[in-house]
Amino acid sequence: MGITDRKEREKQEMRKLIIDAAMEMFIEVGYDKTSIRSIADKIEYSPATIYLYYKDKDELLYEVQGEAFDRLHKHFLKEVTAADPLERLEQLLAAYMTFGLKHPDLYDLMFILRSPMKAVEEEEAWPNCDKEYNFLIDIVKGCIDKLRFTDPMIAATTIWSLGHGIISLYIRGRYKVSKLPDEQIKEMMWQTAKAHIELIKR
Amino acid sequence: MGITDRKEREKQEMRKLIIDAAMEMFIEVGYDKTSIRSIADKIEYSPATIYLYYKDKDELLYEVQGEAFDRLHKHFLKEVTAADPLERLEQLLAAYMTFGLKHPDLYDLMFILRSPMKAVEEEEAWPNCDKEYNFLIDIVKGCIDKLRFTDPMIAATTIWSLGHGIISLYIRGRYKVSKLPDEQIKEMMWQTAKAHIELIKR
DNA sequence: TTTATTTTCTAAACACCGTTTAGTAAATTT
DNA sequence: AAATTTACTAAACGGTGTTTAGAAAATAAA
Repeated sequence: MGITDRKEREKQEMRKLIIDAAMEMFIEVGYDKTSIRSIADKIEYSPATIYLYYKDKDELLYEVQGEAFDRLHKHFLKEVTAADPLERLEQLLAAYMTFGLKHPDLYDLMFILRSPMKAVEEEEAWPNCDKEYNFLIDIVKGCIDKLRFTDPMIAATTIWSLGHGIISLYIRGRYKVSKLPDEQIKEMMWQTAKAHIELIKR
Repeated sequence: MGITDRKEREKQEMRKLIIDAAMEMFIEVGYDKTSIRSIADKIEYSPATIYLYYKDKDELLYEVQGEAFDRLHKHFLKEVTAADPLERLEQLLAAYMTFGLKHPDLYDLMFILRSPMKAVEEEEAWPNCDKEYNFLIDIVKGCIDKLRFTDPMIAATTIWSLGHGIISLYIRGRYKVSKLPDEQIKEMMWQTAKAHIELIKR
């Protein structure tokens, strides 16, 4: 049945059209200004049409999150180039942080916002992030003998949590409490990350 | 002028009435269900009245955040009891985490949500958090010679960032990527915190 | 080719939200 | 007792996510 195939293809193309528009708006005008209505406007369809392809906004955002993770992964592949696992770990943390600083709205969607996670609220998994999580775990395993940890999972969790803590506190303006000017705050963040890396080396 | 005094007093009482209602709703039904309209309902005034006492929702939330920080401070004073600064640091991190796990919606307001920070967006300060930040800094300074850091500020930033990273990744469901059941995730979080404390000791 | 059926789309409405405006009622001053 | 200031709210504005009922287009059947 050729027609059924084409219809299925067209359906997928429409879904792609929607999330691409959403992604573009996310980067250009930010999360707050990205509404179902504004996405519909951009692709020149009515808001109701979007609901023929996505059950609700959460589901749509989950798919956009997936795209954002693809971008993060490309960023990792570009930035994490060393052969030595310990060096790779340093590069990974740095790449994680630069991504967050460069695309705060995508970072929000990936690691802070509640909405996109409602799609996996029932499950004990989160496939969107699998690749990047394994990327981290593999690197840590590769140099676990050079780290002051016995369990790779704990080691990975400290690094991720610290990186996320630094970026999210900055993005949400909480380092203001230090009363430092923005540029000194950024410097402190990098020093903190560096200090942690030095700390975990055996 | 006695009447002016009473009027001023009544104005402050009304402001208190509003933020107390907001705080209660925050804890009982969560942020999402706490609207200006629902707060107005609770205190049996019209929504418009709230705008006679607060310029907008952000300003109101900033005040509720202040109350939340008072609660955090009381929690600290109750939990951080040791005399030894290093022990105090451990207790502080643990207290920070237990507060976040016990009151995720207040934690949101204090450390994650954008809205309340709009009140201090222009400034390079954040008075609501001053007391708790100094609490941390003072403890770190008290044991800096026993830590593998030279700068107390960097030491403090690692601890805060790690604690925040752990709690916020958990609250927003991101540790799901590990595919562990909830109870094992919690165990991992505590082990991660403990590992970090061991790591920073000289 | 014409009719019937299925699929695709949207206008309009619903129920919420934060916020403003215009006007009423109460308290205070003259 | 009248004039003025203060405290309050009903109603509206423009926004949100989402649903419904019906039109238009594409496909299948006659």
